[in-house]
Amino acid sequence: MARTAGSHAETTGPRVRAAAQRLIARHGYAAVSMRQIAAEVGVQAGALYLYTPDKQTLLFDLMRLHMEELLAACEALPEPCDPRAALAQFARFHIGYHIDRPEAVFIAYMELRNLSPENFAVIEGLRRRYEERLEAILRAGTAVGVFALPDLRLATRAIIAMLTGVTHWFRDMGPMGRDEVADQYAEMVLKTASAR
Amino acid sequence: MARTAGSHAETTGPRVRAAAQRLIARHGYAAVSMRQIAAEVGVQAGALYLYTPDKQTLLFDLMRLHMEELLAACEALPEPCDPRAALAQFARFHIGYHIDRPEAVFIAYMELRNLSPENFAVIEGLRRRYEERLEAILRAGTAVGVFALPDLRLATRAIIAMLTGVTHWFRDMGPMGRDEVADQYAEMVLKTASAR
DNA sequence: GTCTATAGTCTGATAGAC
DNA sequence: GTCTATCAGACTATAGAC
Repeated sequence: MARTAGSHAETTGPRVRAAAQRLIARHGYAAVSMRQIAAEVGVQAGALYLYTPDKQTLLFDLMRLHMEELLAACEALPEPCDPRAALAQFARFHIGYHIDRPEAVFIAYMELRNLSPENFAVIEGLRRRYEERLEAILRAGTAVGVFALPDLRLATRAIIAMLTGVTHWFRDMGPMGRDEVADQYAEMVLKTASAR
Repeated sequence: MARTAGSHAETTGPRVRAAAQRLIARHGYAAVSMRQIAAEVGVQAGALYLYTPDKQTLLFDLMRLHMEELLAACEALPEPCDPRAALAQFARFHIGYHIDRPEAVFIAYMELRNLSPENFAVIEGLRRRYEERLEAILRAGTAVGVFALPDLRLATRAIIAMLTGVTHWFRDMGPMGRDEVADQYAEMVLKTASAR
């Protein structure tokens, strides 16, 4: 992409976030300098401050945007009455969404401790809302005896952890396709929750 | 613990690693300075270099030590013939070991990207050996039809991810005891692997 | 074994020219 | 909107006194 002189207000902002996302996912927030981000975008360090008030806000915006989009996509799903169908759908959704956005996901799970307390509270609230979607499915299934889970909160966290782990290895495993991976995780999650 | 003058060769080394572990687990490797570690120990920054050649090696030693101890403890377990018993034992072991060492575990899983390539290869090899213990159990159970898992590698990773997730929340959940948590995870893992 | 002092480099962020 | 130049402070690591 050739660089041209003059104004880039509409394109540079997103390119700054894209570069920050790429670098932070690879090296971590604390290890990435504003100068590195600027170099990746192709501008000088000072120019970044036209698009973010500071480094902390840049990280926060990345995480907030990711969580809001995740939540919106999840809340837009149809809501099957059958708890097993709802759980399988959730698992497939989570796997697919996370496979497609490895960098955003990685940052959202790894950089929580680098958020200021106020920013952390916001992200944690969004995460809690997302987990509540799964917990509701598990609760409904347990109520009708299709699932058997003594502690819903523990089960929710365990299933989310299992599914999110896919981002750690998926890119490395060439032969296996998206759908095949999603199918296998969905099957395992169904077994995990089910009554014997 | 009162400080005394003179030699501390035998105690300061471990205290440096303990301080580094505490700080890195909380704030991340890149965000923690040698000065902070020194302050936590109660010495000047320069003195740290009597106990580690550099910051990178300090991180590497923490991770290597943790993985070697984990592996040794795992390999010292009895080996039940029944795959279900073996899997339940592995799950309980993993939960218990990780609950007791939240800082070391957190670092081992979060700071991989801050290792030099050579150090990364060593840690990755140790992790691979650990995962192989679980994979062998799943393989044995699948061979006799007790478990049903189309892809052993994927299942191994999924189960490890589910179990390791316990460190993210356990400390926050006062009322629930170690054994109760281990029981519930073991039960879920058994269901995850089992043939229907 | 620990200290002080310091080299040399990098950091986040700002000011002002264009 | 981007640049250059710069501030004040932090960083890792080393040298040499004690």
